[in-house]
Amino acid sequence: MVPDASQLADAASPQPIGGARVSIDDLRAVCSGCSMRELCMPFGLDADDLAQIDTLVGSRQRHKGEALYDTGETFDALYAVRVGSLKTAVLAEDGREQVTGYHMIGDILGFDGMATDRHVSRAIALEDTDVCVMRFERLQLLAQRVPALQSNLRRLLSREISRDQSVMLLLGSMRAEARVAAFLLDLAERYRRRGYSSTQYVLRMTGEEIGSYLGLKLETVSRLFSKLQNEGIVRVQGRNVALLDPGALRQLCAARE
Amino acid sequence: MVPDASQLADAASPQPIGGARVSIDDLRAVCSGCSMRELCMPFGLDADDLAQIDTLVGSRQRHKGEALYDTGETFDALYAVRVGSLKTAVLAEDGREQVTGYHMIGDILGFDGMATDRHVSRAIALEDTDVCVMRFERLQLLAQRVPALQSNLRRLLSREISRDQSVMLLLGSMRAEARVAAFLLDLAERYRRRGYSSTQYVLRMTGEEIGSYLGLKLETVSRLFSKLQNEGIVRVQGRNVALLDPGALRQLCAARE
DNA sequence: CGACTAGTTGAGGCCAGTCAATGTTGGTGG
DNA sequence: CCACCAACATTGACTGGCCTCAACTAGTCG
Repeated sequence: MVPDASQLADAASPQPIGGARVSIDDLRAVCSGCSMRELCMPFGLDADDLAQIDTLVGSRQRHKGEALYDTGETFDALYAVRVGSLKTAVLAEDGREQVTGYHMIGDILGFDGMATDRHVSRAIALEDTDVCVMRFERLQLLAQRVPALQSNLRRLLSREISRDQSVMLLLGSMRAEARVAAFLLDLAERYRRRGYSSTQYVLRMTGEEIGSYLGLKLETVSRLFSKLQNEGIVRVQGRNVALLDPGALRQLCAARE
Repeated sequence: MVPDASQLADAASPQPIGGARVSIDDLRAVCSGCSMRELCMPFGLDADDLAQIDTLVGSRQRHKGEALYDTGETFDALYAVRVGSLKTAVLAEDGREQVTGYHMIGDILGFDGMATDRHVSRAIALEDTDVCVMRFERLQLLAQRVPALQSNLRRLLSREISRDQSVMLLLGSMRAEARVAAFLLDLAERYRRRGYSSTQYVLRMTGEEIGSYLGLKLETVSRLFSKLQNEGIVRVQGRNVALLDPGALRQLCAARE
């Protein structure tokens, strides 16, 4: 698990960027050997395409609480989560933040900066986190030669849009309890797709962050967790969540709308 | 207003699609002569690029209340609003709809279908509306040869994402009055950018639709319009809105967050 | 151990939802 | 042109869900 520093001389390795810490992981950010590549680049890339992508993928690490990118910063790369998790958030004028997303292993983020070349949101590591860095300029050049990559990029962008629209549906028309239920089920489904348990996982966001994401106050989130626990639908111990009755959660999502 | 059917034989004209009505406008959907092209395709396209785009742009018309596309339908085109306006909405399981966007002249819509090849939202004409139809397959092929078009497409997708994130901020953290104020200012700004008055415009959505968009009930929207009117900040007569004191609206947006 | 952060729970208030009655507008056909 | 109808908007009274404020607990890290 610990790096062999001599490998840093490897000429094929992409440059570490900015002031980020460097480790052996920088040298292993190769999509062709990555177990998560089906998540990042799901469609139609053959081994040859992947080998080309390898040449442009770097790596970066962030400790808990550190920003991967911040509002207003120049957009120059997309990021894929390799280890850990992050939240994204936008800022109101008064500095308060609205959490807009939770990103786990295999998720790609950074798309928000493509329109204006500056990020309009920020991404903060929720735990110690490694990301693959794909310099956008190089990605763009490569995509011109690899149509499957081009098409994947578009799909990822569009997926982001449909995801945002579901959140709008949640924020605009669901009651607090339904929002919490939908949140728990969404996480379950995303863990399931990644091969983890869909009935037992660890929350990485604080109650306040979950509240911000769901348009609720932290006290409300806490109360609803307690309520769901009393009803035997979930078990919450600290940040460990167990979904005891996913069916009941699904009913809550639909109820009373 | 009624077409000269003989011109339908024009070989250069794109095929009308599906059961849409056909008119002379089908033959005039050429970007190179369109006053709105800076909105649709804002960056770096020269006359030659535009001429190529012309070859793939068709046209479609919808009467008030008709769907341009519906949830679940196959995604095969992007649309640019030439005349009129539309709302987009996603559906909850029970059939109720959450309005996710309001689209006016020069806006491009349809991006939500790119991820899965099926639309996850629907687009409904709010008045009699003409749109340019850009078949996605052909757009994609052309984009491979015209990097500026590729780049514009990405920017438009990304812009959609940042737009959705502002809506999430609005829904997640603003009070009802602030939501209404932000809504009115957003429309003002968008009309301004299109060369229309930013202090006087016509609302095309009903109170219920505005409420759905803002996560409020129609009664609440109505009450707040009345309140703003009593305070001398706006004047609302039917669907005609006049912003008498935009500064006060801006203050309301920021207040109490 | 003390300071700090995060979570839990209660009491009370207020904002927005709900229900209901009435007014207004716009389209249609006699 | 006007009568009619349906859709939309307005306003009031009341309710209730979520927020606010606050006190307390548990866990963490120097």
